[in-house]
Amino acid sequence: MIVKGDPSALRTMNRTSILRILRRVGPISRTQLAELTGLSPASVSGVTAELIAEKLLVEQSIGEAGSSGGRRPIFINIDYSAHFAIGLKLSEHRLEGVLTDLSLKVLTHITEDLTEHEPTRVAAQIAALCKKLYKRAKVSPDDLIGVGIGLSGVIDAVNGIAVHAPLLGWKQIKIAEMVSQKTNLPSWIDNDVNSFAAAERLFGHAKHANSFIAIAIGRGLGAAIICNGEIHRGRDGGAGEFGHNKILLNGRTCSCGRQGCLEAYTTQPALLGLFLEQFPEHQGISIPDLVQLANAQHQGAISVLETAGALLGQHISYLVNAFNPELIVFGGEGAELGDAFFEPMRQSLRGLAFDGLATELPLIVVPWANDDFTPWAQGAASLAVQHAFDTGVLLKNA
Amino acid sequence: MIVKGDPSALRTMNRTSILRILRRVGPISRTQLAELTGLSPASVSGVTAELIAEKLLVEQSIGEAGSSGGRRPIFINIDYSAHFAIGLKLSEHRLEGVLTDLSLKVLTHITEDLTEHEPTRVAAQIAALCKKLYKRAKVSPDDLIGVGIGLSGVIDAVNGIAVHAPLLGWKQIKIAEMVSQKTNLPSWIDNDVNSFAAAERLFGHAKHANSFIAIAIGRGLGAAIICNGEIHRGRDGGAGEFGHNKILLNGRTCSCGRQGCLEAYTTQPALLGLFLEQFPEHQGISIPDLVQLANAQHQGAISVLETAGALLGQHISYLVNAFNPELIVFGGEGAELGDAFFEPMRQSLRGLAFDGLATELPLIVVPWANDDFTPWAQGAASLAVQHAFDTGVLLKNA
DNA sequence: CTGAGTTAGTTCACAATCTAAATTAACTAA
DNA sequence: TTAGTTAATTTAGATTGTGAACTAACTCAG
Repeated sequence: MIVKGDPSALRTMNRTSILRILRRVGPISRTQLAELTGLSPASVSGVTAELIAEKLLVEQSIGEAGSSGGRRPIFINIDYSAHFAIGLKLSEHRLEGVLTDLSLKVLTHITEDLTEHEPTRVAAQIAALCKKLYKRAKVSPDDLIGVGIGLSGVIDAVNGIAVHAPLLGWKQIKIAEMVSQKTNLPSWIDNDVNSFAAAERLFGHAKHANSFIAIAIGRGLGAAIICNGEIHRGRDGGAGEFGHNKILLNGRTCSCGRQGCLEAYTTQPALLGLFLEQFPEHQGISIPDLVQLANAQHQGAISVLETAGALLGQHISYLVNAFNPELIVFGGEGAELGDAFFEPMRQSLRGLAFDGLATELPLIVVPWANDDFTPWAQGAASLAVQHAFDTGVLLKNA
Repeated sequence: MIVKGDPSALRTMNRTSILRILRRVGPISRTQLAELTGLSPASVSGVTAELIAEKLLVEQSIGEAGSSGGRRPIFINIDYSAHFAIGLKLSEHRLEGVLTDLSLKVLTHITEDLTEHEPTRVAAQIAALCKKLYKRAKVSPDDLIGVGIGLSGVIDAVNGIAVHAPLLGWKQIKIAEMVSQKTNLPSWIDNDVNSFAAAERLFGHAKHANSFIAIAIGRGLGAAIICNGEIHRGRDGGAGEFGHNKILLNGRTCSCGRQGCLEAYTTQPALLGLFLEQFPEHQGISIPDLVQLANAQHQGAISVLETAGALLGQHISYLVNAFNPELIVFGGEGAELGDAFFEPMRQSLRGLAFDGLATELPLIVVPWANDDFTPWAQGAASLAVQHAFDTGVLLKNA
């Protein structure tokens, strides 16, 4: 909610408005932009001239003519390849980095071991990795718009603080600032789910949605709730934690330490555990194995996946009743659970949700390879890209 | 999300910004306003002069001096008593109307029977009631900012359409437009929960909250989800329908026709039904009777209220995990269920919600007399008042 | 009771931005 | 080649916000 305004605030609003439209409906002419934004052609000319000078936009003289009997329009598009972003996924023992252009296309990626967790050391390693990335991609640091960092835990994204990241043993670490200083680039951090949601919002399945839910199923289970184009974080940044809905008073122990959380019944480790309780002879089974068993009609495997899928569907139906989103996107390693899991989930959700709230609701599972951290890093890059599109400003030299 | 802007859009933003601050932090000086809004003193002078001319603000020469050694500030306040709003609660057989000032103080109220449901007749009766209200209150129609109408059902508040109001047998009725024409006043409609939420947001317990949940317990059970100061309506206007979370596949029949909805276990008719199933000898019991029995240690009554309260608490914990609101306000006739119901609800909620999300969460039950429709009508009035404060514009002569 | 010091609020010249209308540009087709 | 059409820019005018100077109103010390 913008509250204050001097005339330049108007410019910012109109810049972002034009960027948003271009991002959504591809290359269009200035005249069309004027119609879609409600601005006058004169203003559109002014704003686009500015953005072209900043290399955020380009003219595309694609002669795919409008032979309508008048001057041909000059198509304007976002210049996705004039600037670049770095995205990093921090996990317990690994540091995955990607360099992308503004369309989030991955140009380079590098994976390193993360051997130390001491914040300044990590920041230093990150800075070094950033340098490697742009050297290898032959990109000038001047053309980098910033660094996005994704990590699990409680994150204060607004202030760039890792409030509580148990896998790294971090509490109240101002990691964004530290990285900014070492890299001389603006930096943003957020948790996995929100990074994933940011990428889906910019160029993914939620590109045209104003309000949607992104659900990440991996080690944990969490949601990002996007309300009017903005992530709703809640009072303590705790919004979206439906994975910790308590479904049984003295149920299975969850990663959070409590008992009976939904997460303890629906994530991959949970599924393996539940299956092994019934079929201890399959000790050492992996998720792909389990899925394969189910596909081979192993009733035990089918039942485990079905039960968990239906349970997840039930709780998503509660989310749907509460939010009535335009769509739901699923991501994370859990995507590899496939239809044996997601079909029961869909059926349960559609059967339980109120009235028509779920009948037309798109439920999209984004493909994800097991143990592939690249999409997470790409999501992290979108934190930086998102900032550029949402503010219309490139913060060169943090 | 404001997307377009000519310079006058700036003015609008700054007007609403000033109005919002004044509504929240009472009478303050122009200088303080400048600090709080971030505007220059010059601009504040300009905007306030405009708003004073429109009688939305007044100077209050309350000499409660700032003897700080300089010129005394002139306090500015919203002129709550220069304009008035009408609020109407439409129920099956009753039409309750109130006339309030901008602080939602009820100056006059009139109740009438509603004998016909044909939309034009209803609109005519509404128009007549409006006239009675402002005549009796000795208010000039020129000083009325509009009419708010609250009714149960699926409402398209943006376009003023009663999409589906089963109690009145309405489908796709453009009631706001009809009332506007007959009364020559701008009109707004919304459902009960959203009207209640609007009132709480403006001057109630949620006055200082940006994101909160309002829950109305009456005949039905519904929530309004306020995200960043705005009601989140969802794709089909179905957001907040957590009362229809399905808790049992073949459970009790709900007013919506489905089975096993939460609403069928937690609203007043449901509680009476559940109690009578166990104690048929109490045929004809009312809610106050039931509460009294519980207070007199009748174990059956206690158990019914406790069970329902705990169940509601469980589902509110799901809402809390998903939204992490700043507070929750409860309203509606259900408020009379008292602590026998709300204490188990609170305990259940606090016990089940994730981590600290509910420990510090204010849970406020707004007092409500059984069968008192005045608060609903007052809430409806807030739909009109809300518009004035949110846009900073009074639409005289619809 | 007077004048220095202080705080509140207004005035005014200037800059940023938008719009409408006129103008230029580029194209089609008779 | 010229009239007609659509796209984009230029220009003049209007609105708004800001900073700096100014006026207003008050306190208090001497």
